[in-house]
Amino acid sequence: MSSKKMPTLADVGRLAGVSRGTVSNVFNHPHLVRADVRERVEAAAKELGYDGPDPRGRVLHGGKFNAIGCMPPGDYTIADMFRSPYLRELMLGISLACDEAEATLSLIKGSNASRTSAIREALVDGFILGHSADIELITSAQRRRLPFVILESEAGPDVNSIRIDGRGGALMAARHLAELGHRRLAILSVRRTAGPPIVHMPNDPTRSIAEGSHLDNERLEGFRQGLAEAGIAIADVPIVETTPGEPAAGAVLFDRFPDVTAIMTMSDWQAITVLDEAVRRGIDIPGAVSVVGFDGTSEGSRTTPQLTTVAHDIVGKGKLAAEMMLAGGPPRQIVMPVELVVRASTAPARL
Amino acid sequence: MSSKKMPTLADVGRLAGVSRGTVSNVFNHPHLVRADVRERVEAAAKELGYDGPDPRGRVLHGGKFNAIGCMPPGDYTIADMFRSPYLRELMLGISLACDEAEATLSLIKGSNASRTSAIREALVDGFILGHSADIELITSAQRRRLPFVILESEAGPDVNSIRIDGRGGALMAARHLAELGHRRLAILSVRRTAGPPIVHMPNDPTRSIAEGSHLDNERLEGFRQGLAEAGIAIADVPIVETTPGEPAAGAVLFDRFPDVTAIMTMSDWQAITVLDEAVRRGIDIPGAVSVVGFDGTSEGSRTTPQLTTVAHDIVGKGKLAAEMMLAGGPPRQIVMPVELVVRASTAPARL
DNA sequence: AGAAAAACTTGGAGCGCTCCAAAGATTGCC
DNA sequence: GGCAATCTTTGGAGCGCTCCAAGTTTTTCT
Repeated sequence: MSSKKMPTLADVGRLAGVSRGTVSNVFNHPHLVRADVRERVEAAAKELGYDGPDPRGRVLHGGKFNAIGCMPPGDYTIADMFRSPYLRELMLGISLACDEAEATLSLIKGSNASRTSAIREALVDGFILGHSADIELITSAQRRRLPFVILESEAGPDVNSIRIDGRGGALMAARHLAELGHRRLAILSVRRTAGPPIVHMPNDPTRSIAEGSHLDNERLEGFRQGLAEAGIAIADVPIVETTPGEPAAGAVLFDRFPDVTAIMTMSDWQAITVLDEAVRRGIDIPGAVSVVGFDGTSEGSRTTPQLTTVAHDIVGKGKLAAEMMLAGGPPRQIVMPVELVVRASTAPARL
Repeated sequence: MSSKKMPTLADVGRLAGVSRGTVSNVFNHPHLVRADVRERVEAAAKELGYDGPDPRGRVLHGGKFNAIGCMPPGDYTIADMFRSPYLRELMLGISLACDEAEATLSLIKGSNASRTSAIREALVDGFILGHSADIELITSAQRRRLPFVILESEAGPDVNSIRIDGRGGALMAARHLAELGHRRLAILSVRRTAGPPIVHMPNDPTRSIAEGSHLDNERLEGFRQGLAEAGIAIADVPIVETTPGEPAAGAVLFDRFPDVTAIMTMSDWQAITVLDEAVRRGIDIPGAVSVVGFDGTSEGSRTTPQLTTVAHDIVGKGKLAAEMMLAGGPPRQIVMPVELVVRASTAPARL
């Protein structure tokens, strides 16, 4: 653990009596160095404890980083990438592509203030950006001229993007519940800023719920349409917004709206929270209340009861995103299909 | 998307009529540039589409990467870090520390051939290395003079390391089952190389099971001792080795050793696999067979039946590892306690 | 043996940036 | 107004490496 400076290519060259260039070749293109010279250089390197070219120099020269960067969306943290069922599966997909390409996966979260500067400074060859419609972020990524892919966000035709048909999915969920006879519903939406749950009472003329991200608005629109088909005005439906992992979501819903018979959510994570709270209170799901998730995470298939949800291939989406980014090529916009998976958390409405 | 070269500090300086140094200051130490000059420089930067210093140059100069590297152990992939219940919680702990320190988390997996060269080339300020006793890897990390922490591995006093008391945990598991009256047991161990399950028959004089990593051997030793206390020779106990996620583990056990009444495993992941197979076959757990996991992942508390397991604070371990790495300081070796959490997957032995 | 061909080495020219000592400009004060 | 003190700006010196054109040595062939 001496704090002596690390030896450099030049030091090794000096000891072995060859030039920097030759030492560099020994490590990077050994075939074009004569065997005896190569051995001499390797011996010198070993003697100095030189273990190969410093990556900083290599990278400065203009090389690739061989890494792809991932920034969690909105207020999510890096920890959430291992904690949120959705992000976890998404990351699994991305990492499958990384494993194949033998690329490093860098999880980056700038200081809240400046995600743009985090993008500017990241040592990666490209980005996958979560649902963060933030135009500034996109601009920043474009400035660096690095390839990137935007997930679940409005993005122009000059940008790679992948999203699911959120409106269609929400529509299916609402129709499903309407067909089961539910008339008193609640929506559990996502609060995109930190803070406690926000409750939007029905028939509150001042309520403004369209402040979420594109992602959320699109789903709300699907719910609205599905409800409208059944003759229900979304203005009559209570909407609660909670941050994604918020454990109190279920409590707020059951406390404030005890006569609701069905809850539509924006994510499986939220739906599972509701299920947990129902168990705690002895509320029968789906006997008393039906719950629909969103995303189709594998967690949702392991709950009791198993979750009815609007599913899509999250792993496949992540993998595709990483592959698109790694492949380069002209920008593409992809919309992935969703599917209503009816399992055991929904049932005909009680009276 | 023009392919024109990116502008540099010097280009901006030229346009603004100031030196490189001043432009650098505008971006890094704005307080020591006069306001009007700063504005001129910022205008020039905007005009050229210069978005701040290229990280490569910065880093070459000797700066930090502000990133910590994590390499999955053995044959695990980056994808496993999002897939294995154990690794996932470990990574969660590590990422909590990264979020706090606003550091990037780089998941690195060199080509199988050369994890050492991946270490050599990683753009990080330090490493957390999983249970990979690989002395070569440690040497390689030491060569780079970067701080690092080794998890679950034999490591000398000059290296940071954190491990759990695996022997003690295995001992508790074995005693627990012995107290429940189990006499016909099987061990589900970990195969550290790719490939199908390996079955070690009881009383096979040629069998050699001590080829695993230190981690595995230590646990086996605990099992051995616990069994010995109950008068059972480990040589009489079948041992099956499977790769961590191998779904066939349960099938092999139930097919080959139908009269076993208890199964001790090396991880919750494996134990859950066994539970799944039992459901598939209609085998009653714990009525017919008791199963003990290892690790104490949160998955284990959500299975049906809930898993009895040797638990430790995985998240805390990861967080501590990252903090140790980030803090620097003299090397420490930490052994974390384990605890037998008795839940519903173990019961008195049937006759 | 001698010339041409092949194999191998060399060292200069950056890559883009930060630091720093020193030069230059400005301000404050009597 | 003059001088010291303070504030700004400058440009050289690397950081460690890779590429490449040019030079040198070795091999091959007649």
